[in-house]
Amino acid sequence: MDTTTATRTIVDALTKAIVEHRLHPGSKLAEQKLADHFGVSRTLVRQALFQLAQKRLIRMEPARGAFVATPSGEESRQVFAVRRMLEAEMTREFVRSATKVQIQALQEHVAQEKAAVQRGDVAGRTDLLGDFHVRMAELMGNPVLGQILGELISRCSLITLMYQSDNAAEHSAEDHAAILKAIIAKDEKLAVELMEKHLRNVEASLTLDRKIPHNNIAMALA
Amino acid sequence: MDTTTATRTIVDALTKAIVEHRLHPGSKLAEQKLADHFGVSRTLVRQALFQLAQKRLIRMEPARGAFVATPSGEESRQVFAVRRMLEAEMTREFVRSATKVQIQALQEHVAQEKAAVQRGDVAGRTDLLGDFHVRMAELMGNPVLGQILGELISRCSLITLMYQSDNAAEHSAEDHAAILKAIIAKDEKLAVELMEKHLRNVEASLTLDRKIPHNNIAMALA
DNA sequence: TCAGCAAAAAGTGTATACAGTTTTGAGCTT
DNA sequence: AAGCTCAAAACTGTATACACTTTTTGCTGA
Repeated sequence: MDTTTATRTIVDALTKAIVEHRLHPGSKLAEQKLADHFGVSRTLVRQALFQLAQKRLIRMEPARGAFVATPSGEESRQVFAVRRMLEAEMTREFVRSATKVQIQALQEHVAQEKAAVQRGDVAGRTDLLGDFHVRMAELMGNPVLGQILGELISRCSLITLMYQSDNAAEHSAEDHAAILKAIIAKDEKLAVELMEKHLRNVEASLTLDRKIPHNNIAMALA
Repeated sequence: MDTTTATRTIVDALTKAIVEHRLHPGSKLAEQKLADHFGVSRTLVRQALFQLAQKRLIRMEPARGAFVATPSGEESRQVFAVRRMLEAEMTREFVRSATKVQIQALQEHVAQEKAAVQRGDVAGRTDLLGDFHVRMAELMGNPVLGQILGELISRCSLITLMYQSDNAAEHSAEDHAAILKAIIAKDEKLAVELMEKHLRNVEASLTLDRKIPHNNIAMALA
């Protein structure tokens, strides 16, 4: 396993653990413990932690170590604002340029979402709901966009976890279906509107003003 | 100097050197040489290099080391596409929400640009032209947006350096002035249009299809 | 019982050591 | 003179060592 891959494995595992909330906001990430867990030295763990810090999934405090990030309500609103900017325009472009094959790929994705919702598969559902947006970015053949959006969506997973009040997940799947319908109809204006509204809905379903307590216990990497 | 600061110093110095093209695309960045130059061990240099790799200003090849990035024409177009998406919406928001003070700050910035252009200050001008966009993001009180845009603009500096044919810099300063005028007039539609056109102009002034040779010599950190 | 404090334990930050890989370059062959 | 070979040098990737800081723990005195 080459160098880039070894570190990447750790980054991916930790990202997954955070996004799937097996690691809770505020949890300490001790370097030696992670090193033991992954069977490598602290060196590689540190590299991974620095990368996660740059992606804002963790924060590092000088001489105190790394902790799963606890984005503030303010920051959360900013992340959503950027998503709206990016995804509104992305949707516009998509309606203009999408081929049959690309639309079909999205259709399949939405079908998967529906299936996951109906069979009550919470973990799979959460994954898929975020992936809808990343998928769309990828289908546009713009990896630069895809990566930026992917990172924003990871942050949103963390945010959602911290601030969710009611579970608006089925609602999201419906929103996606509606957006797709507008895309198929080549109704640019409507599709953009629906996407913006969808993102506002998701944000509105959060209680970003509440102070959130968090439990620091977490050794959920097994 | 605490840990975060030491590494950050190196990141900033290298970023500056790349953006100001004292380090050319493709140049090798040898860890020991950088370590000697900054008077630290390879450990800190490595941390810095990983961060720069994540910002796409350098690329790291397994067992071969770090090189100043050489973004392809394709990638360059993608970066510009994302900037257009983000900045179009940003401009729209800005027109809606900007206060007198914020507009004044932009006015001062544009005045500085003009001054730099008129006195032929190439380095200062290049800086300021990029900063116009970052400044606008910052004025909106959205650091999340500011950081993402800042990174995209750094990449654009590198891209511009690689692919510029004619020097369209004065033109950019004029574009900025026109955008500002539309903002002052609260003409949302026009401001957005001008911003998009501006970014398309910058992209169009590049010859993204040409293969670019690059000289590998560079020890311009003094 | 509890606050305060000091010693120990644990943890982070940086440098260095070392194994493995790539690059360089001198000498040999044609 | 140009090209090939292989050993030396240089460099990267990972682990480890060590200084310094934070946290924990256990003891003391009120």
